[in-house]
Amino acid sequence: MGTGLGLKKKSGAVATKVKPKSRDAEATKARILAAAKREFAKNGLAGARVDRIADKAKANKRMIYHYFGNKEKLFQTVVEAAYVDIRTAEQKLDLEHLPPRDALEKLVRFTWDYYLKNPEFITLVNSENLHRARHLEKSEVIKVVSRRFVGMVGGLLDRGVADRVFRSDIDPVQLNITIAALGYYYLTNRFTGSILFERDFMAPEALEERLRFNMETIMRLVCK
Amino acid sequence: MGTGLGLKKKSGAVATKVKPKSRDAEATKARILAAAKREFAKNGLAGARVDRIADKAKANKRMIYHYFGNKEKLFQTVVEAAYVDIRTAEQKLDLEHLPPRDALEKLVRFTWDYYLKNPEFITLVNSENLHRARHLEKSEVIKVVSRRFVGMVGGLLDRGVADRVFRSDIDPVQLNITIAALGYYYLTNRFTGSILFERDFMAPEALEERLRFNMETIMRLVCK
Amino acid sequence: MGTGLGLKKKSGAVATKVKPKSRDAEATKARILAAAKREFAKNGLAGARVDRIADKAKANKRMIYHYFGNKEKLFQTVVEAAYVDIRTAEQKLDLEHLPPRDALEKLVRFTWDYYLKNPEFITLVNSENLHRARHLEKSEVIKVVSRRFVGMVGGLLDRGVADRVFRSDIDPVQLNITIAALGYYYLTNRFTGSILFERDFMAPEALEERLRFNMETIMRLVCK
Amino acid sequence: MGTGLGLKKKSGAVATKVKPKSRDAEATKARILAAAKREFAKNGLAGARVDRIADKAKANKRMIYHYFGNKEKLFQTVVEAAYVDIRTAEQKLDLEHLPPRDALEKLVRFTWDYYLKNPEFITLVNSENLHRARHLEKSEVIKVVSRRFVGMVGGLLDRGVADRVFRSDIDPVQLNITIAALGYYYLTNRFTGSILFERDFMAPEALEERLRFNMETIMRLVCK
DNA sequence: TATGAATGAGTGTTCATTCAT
DNA sequence: AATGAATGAACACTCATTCAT
Repeated sequence: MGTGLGLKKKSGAVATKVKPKSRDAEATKARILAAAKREFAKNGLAGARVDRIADKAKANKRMIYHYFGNKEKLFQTVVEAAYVDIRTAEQKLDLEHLPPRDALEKLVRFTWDYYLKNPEFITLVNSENLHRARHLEKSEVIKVVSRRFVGMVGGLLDRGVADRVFRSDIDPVQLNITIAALGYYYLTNRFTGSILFERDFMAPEALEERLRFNMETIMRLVCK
Repeated sequence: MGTGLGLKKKSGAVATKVKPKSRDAEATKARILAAAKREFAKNGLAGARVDRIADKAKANKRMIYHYFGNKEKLFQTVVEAAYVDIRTAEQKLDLEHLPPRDALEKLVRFTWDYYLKNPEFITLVNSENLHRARHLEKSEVIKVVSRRFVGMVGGLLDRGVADRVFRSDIDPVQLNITIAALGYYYLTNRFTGSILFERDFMAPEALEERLRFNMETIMRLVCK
Repeated sequence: MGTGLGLKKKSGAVATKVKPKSRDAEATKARILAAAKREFAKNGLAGARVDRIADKAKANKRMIYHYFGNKEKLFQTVVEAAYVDIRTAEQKLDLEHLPPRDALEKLVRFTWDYYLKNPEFITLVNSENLHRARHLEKSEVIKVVSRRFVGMVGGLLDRGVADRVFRSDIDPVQLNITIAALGYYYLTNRFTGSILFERDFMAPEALEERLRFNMETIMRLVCK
Repeated sequence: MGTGLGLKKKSGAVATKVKPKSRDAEATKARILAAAKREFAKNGLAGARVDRIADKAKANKRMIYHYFGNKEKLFQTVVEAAYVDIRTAEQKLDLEHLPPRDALEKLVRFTWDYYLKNPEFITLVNSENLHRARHLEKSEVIKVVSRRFVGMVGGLLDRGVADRVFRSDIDPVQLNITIAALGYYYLTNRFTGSILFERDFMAPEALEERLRFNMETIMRLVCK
């Protein structure tokens, strides 16, 4: 079946040659995947509609079943891809070549920005947890990229400790969780939050303030 | 229609008099509400089934429509009640009579414990945010209890500042969000988290460690 | 779930009282069952359409699923009922009170007539065998009524042997099969037969002639 | 479009020359036909899947449409071929050169064996009758081979009558039907039969016993 | 107050068939 | 001759909701 994650390979080259357009399998798969991501993010697994995905993807509903098996497997592919995407982006931060404090700040800021620019990521993760990670369980790639990520933060912490700028007893996993939590919670609960706290969570100043607050929280936690 | 929130009133008295259990309207409403809470928490709004709620509540499906109008209004009642519940529990903490640091610690611990013992609360909030807080919007009670809550934390911060144990520039709303975020994120994402980080998020030691970590994060943030 | 076979019990009494008509569950079940029998007989399990069954039964499609679970279970109920019906009719022949030869003739004639008047029976049995009797397997009633039937023919043979009119070495099961086969084959294959042998298999004289032929075949086989 | 029946012609010769197997039109047609026979026999016309036929035939689905027009025409070809096959085999029995009794026994045995070794034949015939012989109707070949077959049995009967070993009033068509019926019914209904009569219809001894019983039935019917 | 019966509009999925190469 | 891509109509089945008592 394939994970549907490695879509980019040769279709690009071919496309530049003859432009197969509507009969390009890889392109169709990619369109379906993109549409599915939006639909699942917006409505959850149960609330998503296969018809709407097909419409948005400008594909035939039948193609979804041809390429992805069924709604649930499509969801699984989407979730897996979402995780691979964020982990890939994190790897590109190139934190190794920055001083530890700068690197940590960069990571906090990146995490915040990523959630902000990819709101589907958060809802997809929420959906997957509603389903007790039943789909992610089946993924093998996920463990590979996760280990690399934890290793990256672990290395960063080690360097900070060596440089005597970070505390020595910080668990990289707990730190990862905390960095994610501070941004994730604010953004995923921005709707109820705006009501409960009677302020617009998405106003530019509010966003800036929150990032500042998160940054301070992390720095006070990690730095000596 | 009623909010369904004031269930406790007199139904006890009436029940002891004559009415058989199966004809006790308040009891039926309460059973439906409890069943609905579980069902919505487990499956989300779209994934929840009215039939299952009726079954679990040992009530006739028709009763749901009679008492709550429709599925969505039932969801709204459930979400509203969930918020009222946590805010009510928080008020009982009686933080005013504790030294600021102790009060803050108590609040952090309480928040963590509450999420842990009421996992439906978290999923309900996630669901409500998936629906852009469309249901909570209509609630009036929610604003009242929220204000009281923010006021409580604000007062606590003020006392800490006056005692010179807390920093003076902490926004009570940001602090609230942060306290919630640290526990909420860990628990709502415990399924994907357990896979990504290859450890059991719900193991007793893991829970303890996380609470310790959260406590330290908050204390380092707030205390001088 | 129930077999749906014992439909007649109380609904009759109630019906004579108030005529609940369209809200009589038993009546609805019976209508669905009758419509399903026709549809399955005409088109087989795969070719049958749930929509058509609902239409013919003047029932809502949803009711089919409510009462019978799904298409396959409905088919199972239909097949089971078909067998119970023929076995019940056979019991009413009262062969015990006839001289053996007369009783045997009556059984041959009955079998022929039953197939002729209940053409759905044959196609249902064919369908069930196409599916390797997967549905009948689950039925318990079937074994009971079948044993009674074999016993009846066995008793008849015994009486004939005692009277010295029947051969003594006839296996009642083989005889049953043979009686059935002679009529069944002719009728189930009447369409291809009419083409292959270029005669109208269903013309009254053709039917009479075939019954005569079958009768003679059996009598020559069984009688001394 | 062609009947698809005359496959053997020259394809062998062509294949030995140059053409690779995967480009041998006749071979592809033959593979499709064989696969279709199995699929239709197993699942009936409605239950058969064009995809499965293509898979089994290791052919492209498109080829089925290219060579046979559509699913129904493919079915028609299969059914026609099945009849031609059995009639062809019967002609090879060479009954004319055997004494009438021996010839009749040989025919009974052959019929039984053919059904036993070609179980698809029976299910195909059942399917075709479910569809009221709609497909066979269109075939011309069928009538030719059928006439020859009836003539063969007629001739056999005549010889038996002339030899004074057979009764003189047997209709060859009725005899044909009866010979077929005795084996056909037992085998087509072997699944329900095994349940109803609580014995394994396909056990070697059971098969032998049935053949013996059938033989006796026919002989007692036909012989003086 | 309570309930079993009934319904219409979906909802995921399948299928035979055609298109483009 | 052969193939992978694509499609629309249909299909089994589900669901929230209303009716009748």
